[in-house]
Amino acid sequence: MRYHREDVVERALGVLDTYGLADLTMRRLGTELGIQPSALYHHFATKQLLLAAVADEILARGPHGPRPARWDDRVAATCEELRDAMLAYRDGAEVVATSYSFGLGAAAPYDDLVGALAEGGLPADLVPTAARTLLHFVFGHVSDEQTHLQAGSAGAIDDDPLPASDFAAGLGLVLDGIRVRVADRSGIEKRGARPVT
Amino acid sequence: MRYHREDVVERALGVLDTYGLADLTMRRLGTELGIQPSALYHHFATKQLLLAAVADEILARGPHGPRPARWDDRVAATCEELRDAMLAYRDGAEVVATSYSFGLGAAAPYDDLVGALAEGGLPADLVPTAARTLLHFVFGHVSDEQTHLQAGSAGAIDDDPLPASDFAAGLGLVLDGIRVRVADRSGIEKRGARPVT
DNA sequence: ACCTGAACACCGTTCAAGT
DNA sequence: ACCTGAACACCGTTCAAGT
Repeated sequence: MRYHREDVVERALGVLDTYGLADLTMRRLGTELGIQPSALYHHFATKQLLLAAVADEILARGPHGPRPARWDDRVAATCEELRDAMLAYRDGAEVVATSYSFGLGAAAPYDDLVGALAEGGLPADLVPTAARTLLHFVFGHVSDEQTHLQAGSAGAIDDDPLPASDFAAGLGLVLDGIRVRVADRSGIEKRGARPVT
Repeated sequence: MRYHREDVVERALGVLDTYGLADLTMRRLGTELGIQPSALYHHFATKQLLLAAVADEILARGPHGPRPARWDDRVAATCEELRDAMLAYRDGAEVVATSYSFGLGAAAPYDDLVGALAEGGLPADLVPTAARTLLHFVFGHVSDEQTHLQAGSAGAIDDDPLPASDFAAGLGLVLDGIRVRVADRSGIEKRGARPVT
């Protein structure tokens, strides 16, 4: 059999979801496809680039609802869709976060956030900082969730419904910190806030 | 030569800082100490536990200034000291963040944050969420910083003074989100804030 | 208590060669 | 364009045995 780039990514996604990131090796993937591991290097120059393609595919397959009108609803929607996309695959958060940290992925969510924050009226010099802070929160939170999820799934019985996922609560925290800095007519006033340092 | 646990950690810290996390292997560390890699398993049951001990040591060697009186200054101080501790060793953020994600490290900063936030009057159900959100921010931010730092250090000339480290700005964002939820007499009032979702 | 020596079961990547 | 076969230079971990 002869494969294309997308076949390899598809199968990699299957191995990831079934066996986890630790077992997603070039050799294992080669075996799964019935080809030599060296053949994979025809499609991807390095494993890191293969994983970046897998991360992109995870994001592409995630939900993409309509963009809400309010800037802060749009920020929340982007973060929630990013979370849902990563939760759909085992170790999805780690794959996407790693790809992002190498500057190879998650450009779309970042750009979405930057756009929404700028439109919201956040001071321009804070926009990239706020966007990255949101991404750090989402990656960190969902990685934790996924780690504890699989740790829990070993112990059979407790299908614990998650500590009522405090994702929304944490996101609300960061979002309110951003709202404090936005001069809008809809609500929060900045009064006694004093900068750290 | 015969070594103790702490000698191994000390040398591991040296290898980490000089060659980076990717080169901190059990075999490499054994060679560096002049012993067989298998001898390391007398001191640590797994590599993961060795790295947890390294993470603990990185945190223990970090700065520990006096605890400020105000709860929010204490939160900021904990985050800044955590950052400084991790920046002091190459790949320090990744080592500490990984150890934390396995539930093996960073308990002290977490407890500090929980203490300060509770004293500040943050609603009890938000305290763990806020503490974890702060840690996610710090780990994510400093990991980014360190990655781009070593990426930059390859290109010799530009000792770029960092994009004026927006750590304080990001921390201020999250902290203000927390302040919004604290009923204190010193400043911010919650008015139009509406929860996400 | 701390270490050796040898083995087991793996890795990512390169490269000449095949179709 | 896509793949084979073989090699290179590694991994973490186990275990019987030594001092």
